[in-house]
Amino acid sequence: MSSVREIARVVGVSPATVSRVINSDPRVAETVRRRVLEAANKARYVASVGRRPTTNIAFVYTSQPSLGSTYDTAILQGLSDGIELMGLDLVILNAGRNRLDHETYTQMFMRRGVRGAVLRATADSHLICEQIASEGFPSVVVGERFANPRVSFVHAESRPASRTAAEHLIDLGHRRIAICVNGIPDSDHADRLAGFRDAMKARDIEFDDRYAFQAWARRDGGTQLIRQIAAMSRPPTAVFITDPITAVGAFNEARELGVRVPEDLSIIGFDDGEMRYIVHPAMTAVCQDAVAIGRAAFEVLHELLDRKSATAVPRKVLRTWFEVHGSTAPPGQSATIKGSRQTTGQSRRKSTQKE
Amino acid sequence: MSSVREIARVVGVSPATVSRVINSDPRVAETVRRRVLEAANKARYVASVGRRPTTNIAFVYTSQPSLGSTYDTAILQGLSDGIELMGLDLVILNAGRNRLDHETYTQMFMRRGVRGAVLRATADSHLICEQIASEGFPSVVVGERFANPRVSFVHAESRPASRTAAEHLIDLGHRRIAICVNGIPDSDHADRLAGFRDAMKARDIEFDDRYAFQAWARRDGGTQLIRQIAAMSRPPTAVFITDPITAVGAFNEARELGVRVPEDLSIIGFDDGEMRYIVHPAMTAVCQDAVAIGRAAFEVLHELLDRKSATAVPRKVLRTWFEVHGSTAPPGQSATIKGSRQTTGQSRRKSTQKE
DNA sequence: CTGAAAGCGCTTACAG
DNA sequence: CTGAAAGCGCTTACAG
Repeated sequence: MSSVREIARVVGVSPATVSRVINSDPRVAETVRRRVLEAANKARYVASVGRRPTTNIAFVYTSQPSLGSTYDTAILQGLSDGIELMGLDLVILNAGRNRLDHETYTQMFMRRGVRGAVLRATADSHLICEQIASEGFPSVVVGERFANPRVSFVHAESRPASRTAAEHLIDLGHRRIAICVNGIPDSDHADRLAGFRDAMKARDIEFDDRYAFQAWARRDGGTQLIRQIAAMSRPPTAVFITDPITAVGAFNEARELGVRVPEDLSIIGFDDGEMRYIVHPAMTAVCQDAVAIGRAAFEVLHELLDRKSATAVPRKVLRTWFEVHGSTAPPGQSATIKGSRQTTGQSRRKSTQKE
Repeated sequence: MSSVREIARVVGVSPATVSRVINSDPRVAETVRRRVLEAANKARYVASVGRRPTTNIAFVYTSQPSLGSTYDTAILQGLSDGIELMGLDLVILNAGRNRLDHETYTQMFMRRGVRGAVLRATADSHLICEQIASEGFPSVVVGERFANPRVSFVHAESRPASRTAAEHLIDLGHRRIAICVNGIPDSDHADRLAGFRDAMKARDIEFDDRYAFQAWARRDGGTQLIRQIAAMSRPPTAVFITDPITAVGAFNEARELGVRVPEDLSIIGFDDGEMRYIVHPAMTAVCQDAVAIGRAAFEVLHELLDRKSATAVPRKVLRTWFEVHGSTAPPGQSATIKGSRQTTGQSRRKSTQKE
């Protein structure tokens, strides 16, 4: 177990200076501070209560917190198992709100007795994640993947399954196919878009840019999407919606407007829990196991904490898969659906699987 | 800020003994241990890193964790705001898994630098909550209410709104009305049942015990419920389902069996987030604001931490309310619904509100 | 089972 | 901005 004294010795300063750095005391020269933090991270320093080291593992929001989302709660579930098994504690932090001015992320973590962090990222927090990784603080990102070789992450590869999903629509006879990705861009959604384009290209279908939509990852994002689609003169006959709650919102609004799913509009959603079973008809979807992502994130972090010096950056790639349920069917005959409020028949396509 | 030394002085033992107690060292006499812990709680002792006190607030599962539920994630959201504002940290703990043998709950918390705890309770963890309260550790319960005057809790009163809900069904003309409560009994569900019975009694409707159901707070709990109802020779024309996810499961299975909602079966659900908008038709429901419960829980805990000695036990009662949406209507004519798979018409009742 | 003493780990005036 | 020194808070052999 490394101590302030040991780090002081390594860096060639006094223990007092190391302590000041860890406690974000501003009266330390920039260069000294950097060297101390680097040494502290290298030695996997953790503060002690008396002679007992602190044991916090943090789940960290690097941008807007989204604690209520199915993805985030599943990640927490996945994390907590391993954390408890190792006798560690799970702390939830908000990097934006908890960091003091002129404080590095490492300082923010060390002040709180945090040993390692699982970073919940979105596209607009790439820099923060890279910053934390470059400081050398033990961390692993979920929700984004990185080209930067210093950043450790867990990623669910959704491009191939998204391609399969789009091909499923093409095979059903659809040609006017829309895609709707998240309003906040991130690499996961970019992958799903890429898989979609792969399919279109492979099957030689020209993609009409008017069929590319963006929506917020909220119910009303789906509402807006369906309203836009319903207002089109040549609406798509199918849409791939790359977020669970947006897809659910789209289901609701389709009903509201009398757009039948799947007869008037086939919908492929994305699911990381069991949202696909909550809507009716059950949702054909690209699926990932978010609990497994959380579990993998802890494994990666644990590996990082175990080794004394940073050698190779551990990463883990999980798979996503495509499930056909009742929300996709061959394109129907209805030429215009705008404003029409026909009887919603029970003529739903059979689900191919249940549970 | 109280220290081991100070507590030692108060109790009349050495600091070493206090330290042993806090670290769950078994070599301390039972009576001494009790006195030390009592004094430590009274003094609101928290461990320090050097001269800095630790700052953890714990969200504690006292029985089965249910991190994924809408209720729990909303509570966490509500808690985290206040916690961050006060510069504290939110830790998630599992009382069952983290406690060592022969350790009191206070010891478990103090070992981890926890200042106060929000206890997530169910009916079968009443004793644990009362135990923690009787130890004098700063705690507030959510999810249950208590007769025990030592226990502090935040409670959403659902009896009156549940009565209103049942009266709504009676006013629509329903007489064969069922209720389905949680498989794990708790005081919230008991209240909803009581409110239901209040209405039946006030309107002089005899309640048929065959219309009293229990189900797990999972989708398939709702599935089982609807199957049982569909198999009855004289099925109810309406059901009040006191849990969000069970209600959603019931919606799904009703579709699956061709039981039309609300024509064949009116459903009143319970909602603590926005589940009622995700199903179709939108769900008439008794509603509570679970985020507000989390916020209130932190306020109560903060009050407990602030005062040096335990005087009156702070409690807070929030309201629930009843919202009419599309899943309730006058009873239909269909005599038997078993196995029938009729066209599901668009004839849904208008929602009275949206958002 | 307990305390006196040693001592670790960290922080903080104080001095420069 | 930094260190030497004082000292707080806690823990842990050691002795009984």
